[in-house]
Amino acid sequence: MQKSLRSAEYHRLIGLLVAARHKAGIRQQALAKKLGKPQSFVAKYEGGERRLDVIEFVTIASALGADPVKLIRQFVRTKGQTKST
Amino acid sequence: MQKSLRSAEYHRLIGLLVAARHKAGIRQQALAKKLGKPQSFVAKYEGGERRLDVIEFVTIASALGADPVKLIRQFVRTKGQTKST
DNA sequence: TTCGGATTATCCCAAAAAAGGATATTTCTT
DNA sequence: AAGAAATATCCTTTTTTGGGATAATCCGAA
Repeated sequence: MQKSLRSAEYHRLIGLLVAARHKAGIRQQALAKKLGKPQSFVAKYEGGERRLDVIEFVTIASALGADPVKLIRQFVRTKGQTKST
Repeated sequence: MQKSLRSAEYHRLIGLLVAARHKAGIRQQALAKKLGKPQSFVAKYEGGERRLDVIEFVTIASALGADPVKLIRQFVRTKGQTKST
C-alpha cells in the first residue's frame, strides 16, 4: 500500500471536494467555520498537505451539500483507469 | 467537526472493516502482508489507535473483497440515527 | 486443566504529521 | 493600479505514526 498523501489518486479525491466547494459557491473561510476549524485547515487539505480520514471526508462533503457516497463511488470508479477507453 | 478517531462513529466505521475481515476469514497477518504493512498496522487501525484516510479505507476494503462504496453507504446511512425509528 | 501454537494487542520512541494563529501571497473587482 | 477578498504558507508546539519486538489472549488438542 503506497502512501495516500501526495499520490495522484489523492489529488483526484481531493479535487472532488474542491469542485464541490466551488460548485456550492462556498469560501474556505465559510466552510472552515461550518466545520469549526481554521481556514488553514481547509487550505491544507485542499492543498494536499493534510490527509482526511473517512469521517472527515463525509463530514466535509455533507457540509458542502454533496453526497459523500456519490463522491466515493465516483472516485472508486475512475480508479486505475487513467488509460483505457 | 469533532475528532474522528476515538469517536463512536469511527468505531462503527472500523467495525465494518473488521467484520469484513472476519467474513473473509483473513488474519491480520495475511491482510497486513497484502497491504505491505506490518501486522501491527492492522491491529492499530482496528483498535482505533490509528486513523485511516479515504484511500487506505478503499484499499483495505478491496483487499478484503468488500465493496468500499457499499461500506461507506452503510456507514453514512446509519449515521446519527442511533435513536429515531 | 495444561501445553503449544496461532492470533491479536501493546511498548517504545524517533520521525513524521497536524493544529492553528499570524502573515504572506495570489486573485478579483472596480 | 488599489484595496479587498480569498487562499497559501510559516512557525512552534502537540499529537500521531512506523514498525520491530514483545507481551497478552485465544483456542483446540491431549
